[in-house]
Amino acid sequence: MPRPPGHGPGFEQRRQEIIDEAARLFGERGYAATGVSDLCSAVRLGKGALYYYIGSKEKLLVAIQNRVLEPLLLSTGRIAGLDVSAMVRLRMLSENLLSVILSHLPHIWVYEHDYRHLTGDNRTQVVRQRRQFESMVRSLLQEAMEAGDIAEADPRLATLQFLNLHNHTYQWARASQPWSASELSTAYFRTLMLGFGAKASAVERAEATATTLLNRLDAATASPFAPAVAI
Amino acid sequence: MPRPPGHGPGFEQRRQEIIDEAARLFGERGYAATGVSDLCSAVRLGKGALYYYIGSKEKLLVAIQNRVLEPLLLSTGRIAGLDVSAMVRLRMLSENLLSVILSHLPHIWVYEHDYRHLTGDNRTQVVRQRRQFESMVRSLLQEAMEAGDIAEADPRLATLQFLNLHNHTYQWARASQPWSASELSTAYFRTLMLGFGAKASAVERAEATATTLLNRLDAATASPFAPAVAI
DNA sequence: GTCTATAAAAAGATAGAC
DNA sequence: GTCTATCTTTTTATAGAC
Repeated sequence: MPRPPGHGPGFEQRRQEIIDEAARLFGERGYAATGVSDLCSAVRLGKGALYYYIGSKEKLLVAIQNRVLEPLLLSTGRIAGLDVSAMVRLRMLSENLLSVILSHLPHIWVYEHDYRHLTGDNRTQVVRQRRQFESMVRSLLQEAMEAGDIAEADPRLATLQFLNLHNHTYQWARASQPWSASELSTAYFRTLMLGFGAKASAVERAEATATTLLNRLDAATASPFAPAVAI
Repeated sequence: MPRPPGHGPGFEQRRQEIIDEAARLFGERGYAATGVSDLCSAVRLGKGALYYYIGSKEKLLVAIQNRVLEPLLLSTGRIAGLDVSAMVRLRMLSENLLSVILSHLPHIWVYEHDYRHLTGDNRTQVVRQRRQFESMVRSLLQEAMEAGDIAEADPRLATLQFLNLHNHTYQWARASQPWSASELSTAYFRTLMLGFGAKASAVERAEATATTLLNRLDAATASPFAPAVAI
């Protein structure tokens, strides 16, 4: 997201710091209930200086959403395109999604609660990205059904269950938490696949393959997940 | 919730109408972003008249939460105390919860998003009620584990999965919807129980028993669910 | 880049007439 | 019970000095 010229070299970095601090505040008290003055105190800047960085309060909201949605769509798209079974890709997608959620809890909180405060194009675009993500999940579930790995059923309802289980995690997850993204993904994936009629042996095979692939990719520098995990 | 004396006979009814309209508005735009003036136009009252009914904006928020939480806790407690297997009670609890969610979407939206705007005692009490509900779910899951109906596992994580799956439904459910509470419950319950290692035959038996019991109770006038379903 | 001062609108809530 | 007018505070945002 390049900025118009006329800004110093430290501009973009300072701006990102402000966006993250805003996510923290908005996540805690809510977007509408958090004043620009609150943000000023938090980042130790006067109003003039703050507006120099953010433009407006709504642009800040857009920036918070994009900081999470763009990398998530990128990494999810890469996973969906891998040449492995749908089950394995679903397990990888699950862990990647949980990684993003757990590593950016405040942003996700804002994303889940305050996207309705976006107006016009800003809102349209976020809704479109949301749909894009959901349709990747649905396609994979449909593939798994066609492959016979899970039972044939309404793919829409299966998708909603997948999303419910993952996307509600932000409500109770904490920075200091007993479960890692990988552990949660193991549990969620197992519940969903067995619940959808997969054989226990198939679930375990997918789990093993996915874990191997994820470790291999984590080790590589240019990991497809790097943009998502280390935004 | 009896009111201090000095109010006319229509007071309580009008107040409830205002609370429901407030739930609709708060659910749509958010508690903090909805002005008392917005509510005035919606219910066609001046500020003076409105405050005569609501006392304050926060009392309104408390009323919205209680309108859903109190009947939910009541009906859930009754189900938890029934003399049938834990699996059957879980299936009944699931449908009852989904009934409340689907029949009071605006209230649930407010409950999920804005309970953080409650202060002091108001907040403490809502958090306590939330915990109370969760602990009933956890107890039933533990019972099902001890009965050998589902596999032994961390009951906390099982509870969180149960809650994720049900409680995120408000995010996409609409008044005009393809799935009823009963249909959603059938799907969710099946996914969770199979996912937790239950036998397909046991799930189907619990499903049949629970459905029979729910129908029988629906037919009765003094249904344990009446307070929750028809708040 | 950052500040202070200030504008202009809107917030929650109350007073007092009717 | 309901209204209008008003109080007080806070809101987002800008202007202009430094």
